[in-house]
Amino acid sequence: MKVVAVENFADPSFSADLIGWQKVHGRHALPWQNTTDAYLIWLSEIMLQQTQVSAVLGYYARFLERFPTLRDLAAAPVEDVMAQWSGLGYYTRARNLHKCAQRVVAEYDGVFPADPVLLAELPGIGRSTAAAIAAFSSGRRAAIMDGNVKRVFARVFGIDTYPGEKKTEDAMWRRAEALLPETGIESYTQGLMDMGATLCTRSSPSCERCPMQPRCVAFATQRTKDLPVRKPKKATPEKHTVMLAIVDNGQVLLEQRPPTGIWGGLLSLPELAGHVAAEDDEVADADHGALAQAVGRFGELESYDRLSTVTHVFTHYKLHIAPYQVTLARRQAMAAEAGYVWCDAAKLAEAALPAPVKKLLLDLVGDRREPQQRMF
DNA sequence: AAAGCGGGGAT
DNA sequence: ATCCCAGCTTT
Repeated sequence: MKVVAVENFADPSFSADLIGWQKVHGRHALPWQNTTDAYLIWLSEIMLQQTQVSAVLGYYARFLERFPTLRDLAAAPVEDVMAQWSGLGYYTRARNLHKCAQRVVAEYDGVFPADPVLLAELPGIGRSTAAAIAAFSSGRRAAIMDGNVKRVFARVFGIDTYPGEKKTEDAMWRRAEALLPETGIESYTQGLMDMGATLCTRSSPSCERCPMQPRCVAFATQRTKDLPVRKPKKATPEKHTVMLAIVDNGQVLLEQRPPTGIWGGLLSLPELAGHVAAEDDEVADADHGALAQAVGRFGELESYDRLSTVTHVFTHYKLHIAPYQVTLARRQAMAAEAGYVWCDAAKLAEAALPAPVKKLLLDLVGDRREPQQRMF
């Protein structure tokens, strides 16, 4: 006989404590509270997606002046809606808002459905927003799950897996369903939002005022700073290249880079094409033949010397540069428009070079500028 | 400058 | 059904 472990997320004291706190310390006078008008609630919930209360207040009032009812909104040209939204950001919200208004008029005779499942089928309304609208407008028991709730849950219950991971998020949804109160869904839902926004903030939460403190795993173990766990940063890819510092007669050969892409429009060193590099921060030695061939168009190879690898960190990857100092027996004449230029070593410091390349070259030839006057 | 964010769209 | 993005804010 197979025995399955059953998660037991239910805990009536959780909602009781939260509702008790909300009634005393929560927010009760926001413009979209103290109403069951789904239009007013829906509008606020859409505006509040990814946007703070303080930013929403002015827009909310002006929007309702221009579109007092759902039918006004549905009948308006979308340009008027966009104009009212202008400055709030995330403009697909406004387009969806308009679409949604038209669908509610067409499909529900202008009355939002009470069922969160039906609400979530409308444009711009997902599972969490649907639950909030249903709870506030119809008293329906439905769970919300936004960034605030995830943070509160992660801390109170000590959830130490990444909430962006599907397994973790699914478990949080199940927990949210299990914790719903039998009565008082409005205060409970508002309390969850208010706690996350005013107490259980991302940085420096106010644990001393928190009704969940006695049951909070993060507080007990002093991990509020570490929960919820941050997005695991993926290892930055590593790239390798061989650069040729061809030095001849006190000059270094520089190559004009293409206008777009990495180091767009800057000068840099010629690179050894098609060189596949070795592992990690080491670049395999370039073979003599490949070097001689690459250098051939600039002159006759006399000698070369492998310099130590330079690693440069970009936002999106690490670049390991294996530089070779190359000397020529004879310089080849080049067309001026070829995209190459011989630069006097003394002028390298002023050249439009990427920082790591400039440093590499200055280390190589020595900074030949006049020394700056020392202040001390 | 990197992470966070609800929903939508793509796969 | 699942992954990833667009667009903007916060840390």
